[in-house]
Amino acid sequence: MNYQIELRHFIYFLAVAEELHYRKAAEKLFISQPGLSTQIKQMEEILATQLFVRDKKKVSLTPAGEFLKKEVEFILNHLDQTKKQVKLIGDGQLGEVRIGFLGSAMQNVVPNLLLGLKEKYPTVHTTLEELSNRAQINAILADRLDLGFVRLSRVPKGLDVKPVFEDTFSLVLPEDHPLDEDGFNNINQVANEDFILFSQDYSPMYYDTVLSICEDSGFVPHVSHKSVHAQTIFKLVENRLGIAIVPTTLQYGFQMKVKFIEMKKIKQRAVLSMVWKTDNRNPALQKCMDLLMKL
Amino acid sequence: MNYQIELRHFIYFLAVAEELHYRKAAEKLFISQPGLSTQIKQMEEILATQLFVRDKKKVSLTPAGEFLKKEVEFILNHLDQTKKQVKLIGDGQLGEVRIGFLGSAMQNVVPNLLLGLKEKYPTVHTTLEELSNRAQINAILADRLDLGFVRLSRVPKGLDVKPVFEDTFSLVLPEDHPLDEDGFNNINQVANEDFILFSQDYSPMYYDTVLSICEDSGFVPHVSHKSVHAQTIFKLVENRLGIAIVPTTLQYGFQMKVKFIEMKKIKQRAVLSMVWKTDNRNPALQKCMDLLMKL
DNA sequence: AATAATCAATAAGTATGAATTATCAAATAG
DNA sequence: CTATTTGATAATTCATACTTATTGATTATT
Repeated sequence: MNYQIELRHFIYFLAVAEELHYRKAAEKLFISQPGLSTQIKQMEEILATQLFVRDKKKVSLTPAGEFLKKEVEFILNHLDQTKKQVKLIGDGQLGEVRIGFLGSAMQNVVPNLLLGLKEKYPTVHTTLEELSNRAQINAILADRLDLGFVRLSRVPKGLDVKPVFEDTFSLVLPEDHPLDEDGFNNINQVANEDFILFSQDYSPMYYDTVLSICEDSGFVPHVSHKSVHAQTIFKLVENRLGIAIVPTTLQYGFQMKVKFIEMKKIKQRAVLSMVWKTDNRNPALQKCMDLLMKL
Repeated sequence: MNYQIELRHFIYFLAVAEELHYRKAAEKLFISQPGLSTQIKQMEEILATQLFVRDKKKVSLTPAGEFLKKEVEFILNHLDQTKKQVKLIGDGQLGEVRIGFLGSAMQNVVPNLLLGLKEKYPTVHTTLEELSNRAQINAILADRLDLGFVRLSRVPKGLDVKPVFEDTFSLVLPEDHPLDEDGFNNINQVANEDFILFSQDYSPMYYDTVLSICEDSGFVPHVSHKSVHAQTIFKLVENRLGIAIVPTTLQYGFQMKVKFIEMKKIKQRAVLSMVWKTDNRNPALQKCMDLLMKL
């Protein structure tokens, strides 16, 4: 009766919480269903809290179980990371920083950071992953990521943000569009065109900012297409399906038949920020941060 | 050989890391020294990293062990905290109740509930949303809402209802209307006026009740406008576009140039009920309900 | 309505491995 | 040189996580 919680319990719990089905979860874990049942039951006894509701043919999480699921995900990820770090330190390496970034950050900030890291701390390993704003936030909260590069104004509690790069916005037009850099004065010159923008839920801050740019010029843009890939947006512009407004640095790194008109006069800026968990325990992240402060 | 790390390992490791002495650590853990030795050794094998240096009569931590010690302290503390929180959530002491309400419930019942909750269970958070009857029912069925305040006589299967507040109806007239509180006797005095009512599909029960009030006085009202907002209704009355019949408590909380005549004699009442899903498992909702029963 | 299928829980037995005791080898102290 | 202390082995015991077999409850099928 006086058992202790073990990691095994957590792993089993997570499987059931994900599958919401004992037999399937047991299969995934390569154990028998009765064994899984008793372990989960034992876990509930240890915690003196019901974690699952076994209703008519349906298994679901209680609020306590819902909470525990998030925590267990965090703990198991953190543990995984710790194991790797211990191994690296044991092998004389310093550690690993797991970095996530938006596609539009790949042009300047991230490469510079990587070069700097490689030079100053050659034993710090990095893993890189291109992820959406939201995916980065979730990964950082779950301790699957140490550092993210996002375009967000607000982040959940427990995370820190710091702007690292400000970019102007540019108008993206088909190459044969009548408007050019000299002729351009105000964005209301293209108020009647169709607009192609990054999706709202891919980058809400970008979306709001673009709308506010148009609003300042006194019109509401007609948005004909939304995308999560810069490449797609450029392709659509190229094929005259609309025009776009994107951060200026996106003009580098793509081979596209479109022209960029940088709108230096407008006050809005595309702000790239780095995000990390306030209480991140990765010592290698510190090295990383020190470097970024000097960039 | 293919063992898994378990929390037991961490607890043992921490004891040795603190005592730097196997026998003493074993004593502290109430296990035998050989058992401890093998477990630590196994741990080192799993992590493929040496954690302790056993030198002539001295046990000390390797850098990797030093790092792991900090992490294990963190993990075990975090785990302790998590266990406590899970228990609290399971006991309904911590958590969130998602409440929906009709605009007309904001005057008395809902504020009282919130005050009571805040006082008795300060750790229970609430989210509030003003929604129509139907929207609340749908949200509760879809588990986006825990508790609703509606004016309905019947609700779908699987939901429970309980009346929480009974209100008289009031006649709403323009300020300069010839009829006043003293002169008022029966609603058929205004039988020939235009009526402005809440929409039927916004609150069918309200609509039916108002019609039955008129029926009891022997006339069928001519309904000139319907609205879903009390504010709109009052504005229309103010501009002499008709008169209205609404729950009496709606006279508080709005700044309007209209006069209310409370019809105490008529038997119909505007009944506000709370609705919730019968098998809602949110423990915080239970606390909420207990409180409402006493109100 | 009867049957089959599917689910999680229970019961009983097995086997893995964490614990024990007993012992050892190495190092230090007296 | 012994006596004592250290952590590591060896052999054994025992707790318990796991297995298979089964049940009871519910749903789907005919």
